[in-house]
Amino acid sequence: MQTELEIFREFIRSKGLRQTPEREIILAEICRKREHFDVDELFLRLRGQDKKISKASIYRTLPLLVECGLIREVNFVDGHWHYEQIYGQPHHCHLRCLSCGAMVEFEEPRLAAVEAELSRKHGYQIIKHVLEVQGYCPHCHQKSSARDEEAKHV
Amino acid sequence: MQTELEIFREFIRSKGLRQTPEREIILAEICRKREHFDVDELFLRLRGQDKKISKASIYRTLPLLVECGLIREVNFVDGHWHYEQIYGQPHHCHLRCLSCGAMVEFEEPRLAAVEAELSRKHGYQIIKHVLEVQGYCPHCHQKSSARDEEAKHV
DNA sequence: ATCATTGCAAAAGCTTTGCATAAGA
DNA sequence: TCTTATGCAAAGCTTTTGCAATGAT
Repeated sequence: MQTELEIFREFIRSKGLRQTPEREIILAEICRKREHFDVDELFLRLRGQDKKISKASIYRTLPLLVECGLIREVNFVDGHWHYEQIYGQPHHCHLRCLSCGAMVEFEEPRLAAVEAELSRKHGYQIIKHVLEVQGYCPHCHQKSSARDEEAKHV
Repeated sequence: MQTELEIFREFIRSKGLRQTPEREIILAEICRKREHFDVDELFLRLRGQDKKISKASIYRTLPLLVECGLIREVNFVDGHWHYEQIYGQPHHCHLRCLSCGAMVEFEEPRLAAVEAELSRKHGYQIIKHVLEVQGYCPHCHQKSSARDEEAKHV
């Protein structure tokens, strides 16, 4: 299997773009910690390593990484996009805590059937799906139950 | 079944807020055309009827309508949120064309099972899910195929 | 009479963009 | 050498907010 860097270089070349240290440092940082991230976090992580890469470059690079399938937009929460590295990972969905933002990843094979049916029924060429289940994680749920209990006795 | 207006008034009263014409005009317009909308569209629709309601009031009212379950955020596309009226409608998911934005609504009963499993497995209190399948509608798919075909012969 | 709500304009926050400089190819 | 990419700062957009005036209770 090709490495992310190989994929990215091939993509950059194929589009007639240029291989730059900034682009590769951004990709390397995303791959180093295979976690969800947003632009600001990524910027601060790079800056913390004395890699002075501007936010403008990050904003210009992320769409390239999305286009070549190395990362994807996960969701738009708190006024900005969150991304995740996806290359080499099985496709997964998210379970998000509406209170603390904790995310559980899970696979859901039944969605392949859903896609196939939609394609047949509506004539769409299906590209992908995004499923996010939302609720309260055990920790936050407990906290809010405790709060409710307290409210009763006021 | 209660009307949307009744639900809203009850909600407003229960929170100690005030029943204002602006809030009710916004709700009425959303219910009049039971379609997807965004803030700007709604603002222009109201303005077209000589109902001069400020965007600030719209931005302040929508979260109330979400909170009392009359509307919901559908997705964040083109830099802003899209909403839809949901009260009295069966829960549904969306199939969106990545090119023209066309939306097909569909019901997917299998997701109830997915929610139940997640709740059991991870201890989350599940509130809701958002599933969006993305692809190209027959019309846009055809156009892009034609374009590709053309490119071959250049 | 209170105090929440409105409209306006300003501010805030994320993202994009123009431009001069730097640097791949 | 030619052209793309970078960094900075400014601009663009959507959304939020402060404030004086208005209006609901």
